[in-house]
Amino acid sequence: MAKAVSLPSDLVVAGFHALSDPLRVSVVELLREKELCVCDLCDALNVAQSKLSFHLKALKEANLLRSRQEGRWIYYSLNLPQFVALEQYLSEFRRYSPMLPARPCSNQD
Amino acid sequence: MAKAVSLPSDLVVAGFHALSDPLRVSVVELLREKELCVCDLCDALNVAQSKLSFHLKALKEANLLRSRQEGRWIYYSLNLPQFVALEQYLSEFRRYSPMLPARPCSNQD
DNA sequence: ACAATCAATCAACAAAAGTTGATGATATCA
DNA sequence: TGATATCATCAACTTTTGTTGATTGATTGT
Repeated sequence: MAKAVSLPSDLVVAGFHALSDPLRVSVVELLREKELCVCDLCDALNVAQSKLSFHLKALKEANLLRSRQEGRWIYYSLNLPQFVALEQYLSEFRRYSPMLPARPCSNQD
Repeated sequence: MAKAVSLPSDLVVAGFHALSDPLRVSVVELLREKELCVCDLCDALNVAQSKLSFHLKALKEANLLRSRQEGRWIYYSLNLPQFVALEQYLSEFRRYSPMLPARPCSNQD
């Protein structure tokens, strides 16, 4: 039989790391609405371009962001399948673990 | 109208941070099966007790672990609701973002 | 009370991550 | 071609995180 516990890939760990910084989380929150170029993000977050570049790299290496070039702008957007991958990794804890999480029971009086 | 984007709580960011280290991930993988005391974890992971204590603290402060004392042992176990909280934070990216993740289409020829 | 076990904490150190300002690369426009 | 704008990269530095070995506190058994 197959092993029950799926070890997380490096990408999953890198994804959690990428989401462990408030500024990077702010970036993905902004990108939820629409894709943005680096200078848009700089303005919105009021941080230096070099600093942002550093954090965008972390997010991109974790496969959470995509980028495309248009003229001299580089637009960043969410790579949703990787968010789903992280979500699914977490969901397995619910599936196989003995304890169930507290659930709001709509049948309760 | 309510704001569409829910900013993650500090606990969520702390949770991602806690899961951003391979050793800490190994700990939660082990605890999926059953609760374990520190010395069990030390043996299983072959790391110094002091080192493990450091990482257990990070996981516990992120509310991902619970602990209870029994005699001179301290048993750690998963706090599943917090895993669910992280999962739900990630799931909102799917809900509100314009792009949908690639899905296997069963209607396709 | 004493010795032994388990685990948290501490201080000193090592390693990794983040910041800053400058430079370099590429694309656009005049 | 030359000037400008956007963004990545780099080196030097600061801050945070992780490691190690020792100590401390608490619990158990003798």
